Amino acid sequence: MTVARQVSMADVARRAGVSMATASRALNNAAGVAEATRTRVFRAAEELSYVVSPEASSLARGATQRVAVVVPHISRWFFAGLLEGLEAVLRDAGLDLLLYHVGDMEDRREFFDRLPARRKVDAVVVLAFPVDEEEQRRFQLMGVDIVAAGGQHATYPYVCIDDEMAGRQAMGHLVHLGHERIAMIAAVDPDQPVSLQQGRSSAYYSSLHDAGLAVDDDLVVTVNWGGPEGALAMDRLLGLRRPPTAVYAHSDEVALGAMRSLRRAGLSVPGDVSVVGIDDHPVAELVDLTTVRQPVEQQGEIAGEMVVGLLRGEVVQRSVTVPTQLVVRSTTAPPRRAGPRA
Amino acid sequence: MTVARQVSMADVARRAGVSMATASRALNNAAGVAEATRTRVFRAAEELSYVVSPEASSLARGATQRVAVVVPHISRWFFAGLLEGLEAVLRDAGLDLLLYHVGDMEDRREFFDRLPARRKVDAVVVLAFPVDEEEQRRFQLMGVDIVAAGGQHATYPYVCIDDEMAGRQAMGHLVHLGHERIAMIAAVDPDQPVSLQQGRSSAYYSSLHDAGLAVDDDLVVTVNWGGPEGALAMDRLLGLRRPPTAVYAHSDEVALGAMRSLRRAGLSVPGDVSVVGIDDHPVAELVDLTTVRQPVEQQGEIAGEMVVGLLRGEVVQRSVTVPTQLVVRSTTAPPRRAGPRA
DNA sequence: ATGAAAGCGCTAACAC
DNA sequence: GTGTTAGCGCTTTCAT
Repeated sequence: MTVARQVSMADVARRAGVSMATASRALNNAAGVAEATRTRVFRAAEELSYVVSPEASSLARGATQRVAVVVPHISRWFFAGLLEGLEAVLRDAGLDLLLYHVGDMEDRREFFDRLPARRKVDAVVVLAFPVDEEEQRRFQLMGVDIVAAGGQHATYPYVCIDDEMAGRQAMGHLVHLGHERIAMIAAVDPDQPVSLQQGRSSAYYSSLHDAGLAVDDDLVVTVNWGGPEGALAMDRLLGLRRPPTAVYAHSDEVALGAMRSLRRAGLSVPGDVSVVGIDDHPVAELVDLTTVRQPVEQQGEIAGEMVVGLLRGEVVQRSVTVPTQLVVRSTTAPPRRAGPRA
Repeated sequence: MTVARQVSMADVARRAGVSMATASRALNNAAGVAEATRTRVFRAAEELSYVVSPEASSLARGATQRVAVVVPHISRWFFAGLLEGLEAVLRDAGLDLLLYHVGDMEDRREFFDRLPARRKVDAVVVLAFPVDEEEQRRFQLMGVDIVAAGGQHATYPYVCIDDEMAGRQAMGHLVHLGHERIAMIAAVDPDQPVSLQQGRSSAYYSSLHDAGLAVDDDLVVTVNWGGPEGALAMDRLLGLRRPPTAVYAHSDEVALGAMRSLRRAGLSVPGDVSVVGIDDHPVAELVDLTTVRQPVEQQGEIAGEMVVGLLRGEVVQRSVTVPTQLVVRSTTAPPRRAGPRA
């Protein structure tokens, strides 16, 4: 077995008996090539298993046909889902996807400092993290299109859900069941600005307000994102003199952690306390968790379409918000002592 | 705000008062440049915020500094974890990562058909899927280095766990607890060849054999990979005249599904039946699932190191197997009617 | 130690 | 419809 020699377009042109220019035009399906010629060129290319050199092509053309994707977490379900949707549409559009993981603040500083994607891509999509002003200035240096997914953005086109709405769907469900002592476990990502969970938080307060329920500060605990952290938060809530009858968690992972604490404390869900999350993580279905579903892959796809549109020079929507939906399963029920309100 | 003009090496050379050749040598830290000159060039580059054009550089040099990663699933925890580990070491080595999702067989055919990575990368790493002979031939054509992660491979260097060993750790635990009617829920990935779960399956039979336990074909059910499928399998097992007292699931996700069926059937875990999985998926910790841990990110990292080594022309290990470890939590206990053996 | 010049493989004017 | 000819921005002999 031996490695095939790199076949160049010159070889193809020669074999097809045309000039390189014609070969190039034919291969690129450009106008102005006789059908017969085109066929001949394609056959020649086929026979030689010719593949363009993307480097040479990019160099000559000035576009890379690549897009960078910047993510704060790769293996967290939400981000992986966005990535999956994004990859699919980029691939269909013939664009390659360069992955950059920017985990903690240091990674992040370095990324914007060195701008490793510079000159390597035609566009970049940032997944679910806010880009501050200074960082925007750096991006500017790259001179490429930018789109954001999984969160709102003031400067770039973006796709996201309405977090406040999602939160209200979750809270509304709890309120509707008759709960009056509802706790919130708010989750923040230690390496990202706080803004992310703002919508989900304010939904708590506005829902309570709308229902005429008082806010009890003891009932809201803020932790870092993650299941184990959710468990810790629940432990704290369980230590209260008057524990909640329901808890609204900012995410399913957090909710799952809370459920573990409940289970370990010998409490039943939803008998003793109801739990609702947000996301509809695949696991939610397996633990029968009531939650609010957000379409994750779809958000990735839409972001992908935005990128593709931008690169084609089209005008794209400045933002699209995809709908969320309450999914009632078995972790929520009316509180013990009070029936559902009238 | 305006986009910076693309600065070329010619600009740098001019500003430093040297020829392009020297500028190139200096910037690449090549030998044969006076220290003073080098400094001058670097400063010029700095002042102009010069960044090489990777296209031009690759074209001239013949290497892309990019590696392709081919994955069958992006958002499944295992793959995302591998990806995360891989990305980290590639990034440290200054290599860019091109992501290709090859989901079903059709994607796959198309991938190998079009060989999108051809001429675009210096190496490719295939995550957890077997590459058949024809596909190997195509890879060969690309003339790039290849490494596999998350599964054994006959042809390429690879990193993986010992699936049989992992299975035996799980089964051994059940046997040790005194279980005699142990079921297995085997999971296959519909779009991947069967080989993947062979180790985990044969562990079942060999463990049973070693323990002097008889095989009851009714106790093994094979389903597609996934939580809901695991639930279905459990339903079937529950319908048996003599249901199992323990179940060994090929993965945590499947185990989780099984637990749902158990819960819905009003059975308690581990009171009525014990459940053990494999993987130590992050969720396992949250549901207190007993399982066998495999280091996922680490496998990705090792694969990354293999790639880097290969590209440096070093000789790399043909394979590395990372250890797995039983993690006992709360879904396993001795069977009801029999105490732990002697 | 440095410079001149020839490519790397392709695309895009511009002629014909 | 097809061919000629410049580059695209860099690396690398080969001279000097």
